[in-house]
Amino acid sequence: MEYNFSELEPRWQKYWKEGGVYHVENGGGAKERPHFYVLDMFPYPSGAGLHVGHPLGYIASDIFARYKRLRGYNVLHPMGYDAYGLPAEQYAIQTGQHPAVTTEKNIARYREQLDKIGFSFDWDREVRTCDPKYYKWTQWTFIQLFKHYYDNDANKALPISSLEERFAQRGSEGLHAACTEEMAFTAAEWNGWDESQRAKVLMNYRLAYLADIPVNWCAELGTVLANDEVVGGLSVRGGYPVERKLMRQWSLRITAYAQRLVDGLEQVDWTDSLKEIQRNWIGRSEGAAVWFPLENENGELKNEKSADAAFEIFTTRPDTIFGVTFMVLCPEHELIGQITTPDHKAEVEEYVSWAKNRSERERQAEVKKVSGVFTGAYAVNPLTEEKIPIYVSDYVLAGYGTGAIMAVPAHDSRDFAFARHFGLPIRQVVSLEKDATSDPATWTESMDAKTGYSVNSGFVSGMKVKEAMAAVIDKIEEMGIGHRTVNFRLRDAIFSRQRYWGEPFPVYYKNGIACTIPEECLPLELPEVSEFKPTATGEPPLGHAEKWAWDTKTNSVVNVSNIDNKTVFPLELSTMPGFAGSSGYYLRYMDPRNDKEYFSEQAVDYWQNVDLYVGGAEHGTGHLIYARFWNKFLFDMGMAKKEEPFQKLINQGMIQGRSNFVYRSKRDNNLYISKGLVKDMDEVTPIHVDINIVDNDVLDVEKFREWRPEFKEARFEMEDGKYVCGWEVEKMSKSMYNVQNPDDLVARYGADTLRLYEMFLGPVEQAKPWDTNGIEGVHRFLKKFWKLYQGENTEASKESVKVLHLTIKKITDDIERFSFNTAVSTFMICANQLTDLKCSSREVLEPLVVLVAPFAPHIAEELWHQLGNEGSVCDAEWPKFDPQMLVEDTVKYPVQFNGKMRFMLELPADATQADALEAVKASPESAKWLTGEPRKVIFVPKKIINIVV
RNA sequence: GCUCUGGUGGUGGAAUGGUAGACACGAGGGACUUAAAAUCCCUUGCCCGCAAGGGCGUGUGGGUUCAAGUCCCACCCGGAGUACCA
Repeated sequence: MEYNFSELEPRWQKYWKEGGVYHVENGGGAKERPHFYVLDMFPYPSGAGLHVGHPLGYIASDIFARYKRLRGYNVLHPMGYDAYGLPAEQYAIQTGQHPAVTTEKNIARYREQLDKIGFSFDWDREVRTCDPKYYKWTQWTFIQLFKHYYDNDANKALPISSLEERFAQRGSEGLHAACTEEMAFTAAEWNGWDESQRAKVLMNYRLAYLADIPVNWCAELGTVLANDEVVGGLSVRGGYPVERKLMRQWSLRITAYAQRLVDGLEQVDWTDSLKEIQRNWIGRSEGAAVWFPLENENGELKNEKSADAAFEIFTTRPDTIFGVTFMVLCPEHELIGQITTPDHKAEVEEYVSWAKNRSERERQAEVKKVSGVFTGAYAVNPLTEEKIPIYVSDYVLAGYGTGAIMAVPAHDSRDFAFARHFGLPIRQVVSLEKDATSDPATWTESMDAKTGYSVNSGFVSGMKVKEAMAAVIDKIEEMGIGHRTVNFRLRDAIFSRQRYWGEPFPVYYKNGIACTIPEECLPLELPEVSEFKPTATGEPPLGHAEKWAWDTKTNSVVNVSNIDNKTVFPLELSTMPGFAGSSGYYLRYMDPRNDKEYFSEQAVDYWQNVDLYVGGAEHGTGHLIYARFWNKFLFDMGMAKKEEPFQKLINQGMIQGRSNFVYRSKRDNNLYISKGLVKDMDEVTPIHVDINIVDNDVLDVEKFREWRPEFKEARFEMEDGKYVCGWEVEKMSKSMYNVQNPDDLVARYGADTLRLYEMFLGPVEQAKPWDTNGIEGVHRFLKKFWKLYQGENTEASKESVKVLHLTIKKITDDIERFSFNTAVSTFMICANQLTDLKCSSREVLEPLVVLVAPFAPHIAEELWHQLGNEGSVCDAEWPKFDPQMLVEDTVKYPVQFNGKMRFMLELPADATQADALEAVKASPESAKWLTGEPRKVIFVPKKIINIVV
């Protein structure tokens, strides 16, 4: 029988589907099996369909899921769709086609493509973020976030109702909670306030809150964007300019969890680089908050710690406080109006308005340009009592720390540039060597490193930098003018989007107060709209919806015409961002059809969290942060059982495109020169050519002539009768004609070949260009593998049993360390050796089928049945490795795969190679397993000997 | 700039500190065939040599070690993340 993949693959796919082979239950079944949860980052179903880069991670996780199952685990391996998103909406604006229709169509296409590759997903658990049954729980979680605040003493989220009780009894006294701004009020004040005033105060503490905040506004997309959706002042999607704008927006107080998000990284099994990406993004820095008193009109100190007498700065270098020669406020700083002296007023106001109107992009592009202005006011260094000028400059950011800094030009490069520009003094206070100083006037750059010793620094002079830091903070704390503190770079996540195609907020506005709709009324379904564009008045698309008001009497959605502000109120017009639906989907997979709860206690108790998560590192500062935050919140609520959602994480590398080029002669427009014949690249024009008409870099010239009209008359200068194309690694994209569609490869070689080849290409984690050149090799292997099984059952030779056991060992090791490319190689070696040995023994071949099953499930299933087995190979047992089988006369020695053995012998220090060989042969140990001469003995002085047998 | 990665044949890539280049592609040669496809066998890091054999080789320069692609230090080059975060 021939290996007929196109016949057998669909047949087994049908068998798996109809037999529910991949259906998973929450529980170990009759005998209690261990559980394992393997998850892929679910895809956004784009109109372009899958290209070969997408399935890479899915194949890797599928191999692992199948492997775990064969090892006796109950494996949860679900798949779904991140179905809300901009492209479907943009398409809707252009064509009027409802995004739900587009999305549905794209999902069907994705599903069809995925099914052809033979994944072991349990499709009964599929989720879609745009499904009301699903987003009900996204909305529900939002309501919980709204109804909780973060208590820094309890170090967890607590119900907002307990905060209300607390305020009624004690006011804000003693409260340590995450908030937008610090507030101080008494119980009496609280009790005297009306509903609207209390609502305002509570909003200051809620984990989902509404506030006027500077946002990234993208006019082109007509929406605000989160920080991770903006790169270099441009939107990630579309690359449109983004400006800073103050808007009333929903935000998630993710900063409350900043410390726990940092700490949690210690517990998870992720790559160092991804952990580092997250640490950088969270940006924890330790330092000190210090109050600098202001000098008043009479030149006297206002030596008290209040907002009009002093201002607070944050520094990570308290040790350099003796080197402060000026202060800088950000242009948004509230103190500016108050302290600026009359003679500087005009200048300062002009600067501030210039700085505020500068677009984010301009600001970022001109980072190196120094700008700023003197306020005429002075602060006082609390340790030296020196008078220090106060400047305003936009190199100080409003959003970080307190928006004010102490400038130490000698030891901070930005302060250095500023001081040089304005001719301000530079004073050295840190030196690499004790007591040695140089003249800062001669420096070309500041000395920023946190090493060396303090100099010119009063009581800390002579101390090491680290000691000086501690000593200065101690002193400041003792003086009551500052304290040790930690700052984070992480900002709260802006949660509103002025879009249509997203989860509606379960929020209505009762006379301006944001209220959530009752939980039992969820989901609040996305309404129909006449248009997907913003309204004429600039409202988000939901402003077009007729039926978009909340009736508190009937608890239902009614027409906006009924709004009376007594019982019927307007609903929120923004929708939630893309990361809302993807932040908790892994929990929903545990119990996806539950309409009473997000997921049942029983389900989460069983699965706990994701054991293995596979996906791209590009989500490092987005989804992976938000999901961890979401999970920690649910953990605080007692719902999630593990604080970290994803125990182990593998980042599959990006698959880049490999473009092919033809070289058109500049002298003759119809002449194309084969790569090897091009002598001077300046004489030809490289032109992208569709990789689908190129095979192993050889152009199909006939197809090329037909490809596009301008190539119809093409003539070729061939080498050895072939036209060889050039190639380059680029992004995979339509415009480069280098997109490889997996369906074509499945049709040509079969799913098993595609699966093996994607793994064979290189380590899963590594970025690599797609290149079909080697696919024949793995296809040949499958044919050879197939052939092995076509003979009659015979008795197994010792040699073939040895090959089997070496293979079991190596494959098991390779899978455990996610080295799937070497695993595929191992199979090839194994098949070659068994072919040479003419092995056709069932004893060897049957376990081998099980080893191959995770990688090439279709062929494995077919051969499993050819060998006369019942049921699916998915339920077989992983073969046991027996080291005894590797040595003929069973001896316990460490045996390595390539036949290398290593052991130690005592030899004299001056022993030679020949002595070593003699010693090996004479050794009673080796006599048991060494038959004849060893092929090679590698000997080095001391006692280690490698023997190749 | 800072942080993290990586640098091995013509190509993709193998190597718990222990034979560098497994495996595969490509290339060259051969067998089978009227021919082609398919299949199989041999060669294939570089240099010298008919050969046996020898020399050189993992970005560069140092170091640790009996032994370094692997560990340490410095530098060069690529990729990613971040970017006035005090």
